[in-house]
Amino acid sequence: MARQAGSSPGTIRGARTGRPIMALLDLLGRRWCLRILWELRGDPLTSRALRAACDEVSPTVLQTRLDELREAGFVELGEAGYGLTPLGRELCATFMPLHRFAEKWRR
Amino acid sequence: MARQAGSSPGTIRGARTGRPIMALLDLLGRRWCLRILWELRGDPLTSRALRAACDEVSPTVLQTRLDELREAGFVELGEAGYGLTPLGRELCATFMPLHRFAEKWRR
DNA sequence: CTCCATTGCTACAATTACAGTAGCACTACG
DNA sequence: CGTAGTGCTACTGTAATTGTAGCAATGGAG
Repeated sequence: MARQAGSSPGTIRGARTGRPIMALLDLLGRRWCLRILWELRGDPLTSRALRAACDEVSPTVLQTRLDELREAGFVELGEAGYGLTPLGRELCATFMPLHRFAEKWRR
Repeated sequence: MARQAGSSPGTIRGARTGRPIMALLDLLGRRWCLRILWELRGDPLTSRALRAACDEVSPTVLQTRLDELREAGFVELGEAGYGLTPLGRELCATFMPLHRFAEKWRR
């Protein structure tokens, strides 16, 4: 395991404005991105386990998101598989209140 | 101003799992959704002002997202334009720490 | 009333992202 | 060697997003 990190896949839309929050909202607003971060909140997962956790996402998008998240410094690939970096863990902690909110929401 | 609310635009992907957090992550993970909520964090905006704030999004997607967010109960259309419901305001408060995080991140 | 500006919203064609399947290259192990 | 597991990519069809133009309704001058 543990290959090299991928190179820039796509341009972040809000990046040109110079406001980091816009770039972050754009990155997090891509499909399966939040879900991937959510599933990685615990122990590291292999790419296939991660794919299974994400309801069998297409590996195409999974790899794209993982490349983006790795480039952003939120995710890293270690011996045990994909896991959150300290920065990514800090970001993920931001979304934890979302769990309680979702239960309250219920739609 | 103040028309009727739109009817169900699209199916929430994670909804079938029965776990609200998945449905929420799916909804929030749609393009421009987080940004729209972010721009509405203050006073209500007209649809055109909101579009301008969102870097001139296509009105097609803007309307689609607004319909979804209204159906989810996060956004409402009043006399002053689009604004957050109490529930939406609570959700938006969850993302506020993201601002500080983004500044720290900076990529 | 007529003209004009603004609102929320929609139609349509072009483009892009995503979904789904299959499979490759590499590594480890028996 | 054969098998199984990993990360990752190619390919084609489908769905979503983009960008432009414009509509119907409302309200305020003139």
